Order: sequence, then structure tokens, then C-alpha cells
Amino acid sequence: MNKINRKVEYALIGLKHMRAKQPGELTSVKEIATLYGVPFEATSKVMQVLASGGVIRSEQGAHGGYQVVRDLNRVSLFEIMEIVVGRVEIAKCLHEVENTCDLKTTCNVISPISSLNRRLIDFYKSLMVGELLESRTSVARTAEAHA
Amino acid sequence: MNKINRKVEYALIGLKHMRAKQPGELTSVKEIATLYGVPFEATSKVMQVLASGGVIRSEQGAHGGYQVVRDLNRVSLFEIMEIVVGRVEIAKCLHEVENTCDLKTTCNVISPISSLNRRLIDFYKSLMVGELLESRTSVARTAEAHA
DNA sequence: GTTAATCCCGACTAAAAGAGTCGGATTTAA
DNA sequence: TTAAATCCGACTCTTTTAGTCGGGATTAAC
Repeated sequence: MNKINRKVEYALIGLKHMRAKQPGELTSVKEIATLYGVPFEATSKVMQVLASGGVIRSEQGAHGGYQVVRDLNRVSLFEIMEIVVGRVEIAKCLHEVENTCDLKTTCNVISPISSLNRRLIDFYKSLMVGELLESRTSVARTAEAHA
Repeated sequence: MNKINRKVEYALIGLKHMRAKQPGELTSVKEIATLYGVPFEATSKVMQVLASGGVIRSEQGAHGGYQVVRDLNRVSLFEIMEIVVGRVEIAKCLHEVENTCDLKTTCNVISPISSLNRRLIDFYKSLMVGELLESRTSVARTAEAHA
């Protein structure tokens, strides 16, 4: 529970890497995959989604690649999560469309859960990716060699 | 992703129900199960865990049941989650014991992720169950009949 | 002391979500 | 034309989540 999605992780890895580049410089998925040891196809798909979400842009063809186009200090983790994994919702009963929870009429915690959901979203919205990627905690037990 | 565990949900349902009772009054799992339509066995197990965690206490035998023993305004959601689902950790690479992430040496986002994890924990720690269970949001689209 | 209601506990099965792979298509610099 | 890259859908494998089952232990009521 509460585990961060692998996709979000790949997104962060990619964003952190691309962010350090010169303006206009492109990064291929291959570059990211070999450098950080992440699976090529999976990472590739995440980049595509980030591109369609407008956070990065792609250039096709040989010598193509990706590049960050938005100011990551103004992109929240919430936005990344919505782009990469879809709706950020803590419980099924909050889902408008396919309302799958069958406790609806009897449940006594819809309000608390929906409240929790709102606060969690606020938390993620307040967290800017740029700032997050800069964090350098002393607790990281293993070196971040390529940072 | 980010979905709240069913177990946590049952815990909240049970706690909210028991909290409204007279001091000393016991609640059986059957009562909760029939009232809110939650599965008996699953809910039962959650209550046992909550009891072993010291949030509620159990009385065995006929006319037995559970009862809240701690001030829920001083019990954080973090505590409940740790009791009910175990370690609150956002990524495998943060897990000391079974360190399953194989990107460790190359990963460039350990610090950000561990930072995120800490903030999320702080968020959950700051959220008191008592206060949460009182929330009555206007957005709850379906009535909470038995509240 | 028997019964019925309750908590207690481990093992099991089924369903859903997560993670990754594969095949092939499209685009474009060289 | 070729090679390097993005693009995309379908598929499998694994892990997690959710729930069930069978039986055991405790205790109030009769």
C-alpha cells in the first residue's frame, strides 16, 4: 500500500536527468535506460505519456529524443501522477464514473475518506517536482553516483 | 496507485462506529458487518490487529466485543496504517531489510524519493483519526445514513 | 456442563493491479 | 536506403489485495 508507482519513478528519473541538460539538448530513452539501468520499453512508454501531457516534448527520427519544456518548479507531483498513472483517488467509492463500491448506501466513512483524499491531493499539489528533485537527504544510504 | 487499503477502510469504519458508543460499551464484529455490509472475516481480522496494536481492546466470550481504549484525537492515521498494513514506505529501495531494488547503485532519485517518503509520513502523522472521522464534507454524494 | 456467541488464527483461493516484454509501425538525419 | 529514434497496442508474468474457510479458545447464560 502507498507504494509509489514504478512509472512515476521512471518519470522522476528521466526528468531529473533531462533537467540537467543544456537548453535544447535532447535525451534519448536509450541514454536513460543504459545510464540508470531502467527497462527501456517501460521507460519509453512513460516518456511518451509525459510528452502527450505536455511536460516534455519529443523529437522523432534519428537523433531524436525528449526535452523538458515546462518549468519543473511549477509542475506539481500531483500533475505528474495524474499524467502518468491517471486519477489520484484513494478509494473506489470516490470514482464518479465506474462507481464500483457497493457499500455506498451504508458506509459511514465516505466523508472522512473523501476528506482524506482531498488533503492528500493538496499535499501532492503543493509538492513541486523541481524542488523535490533537488532534495539531497542525508539518509540516502547508497550513493547517487550519477547525480 | 495510492489507493487506500480495504483494511484501513474497515478499521476506520469500525473505529467510527465504536467511537460513538457509551464508555465501556462493547461492539461485536457481527454488529459492524451487518450494519455496514462489510465482510465479517476480513473485518474481524482487522479488529484483532487493531486490538494487538493497542488502539482498541477485546473482550472474549459471549457478549464479548471491542472497545476503543485510546483517545482517537491522539492517534494518527500513520499509526493506524502501520498497525494494519505494516511499514508505510513509498518505494522498495527504502526498505532496510529486504532491499529488493536493484537500481540502488545507479538510481538518481533515491534522495527525492526518500524525501517524498518522509514528507508523506509526516503528513499521515499529522492527521489525527478522531479529527478525520468527524469530517463532514459537502461533496459526499451519497448519504451516510447511519452516521 | 452444555450451548451459543464471541474473539482468535493460520492457510488457502480468487481477483486485481503492477511491471515488463514483444512485434511492429512511423519518422527523420545521414 | 539505412539506422536510430519515437510511437503504440497487445500480451504475459508477478505481486499485491481481498476475501474465504476450517478450526480453536473463551465466556455468559441456561
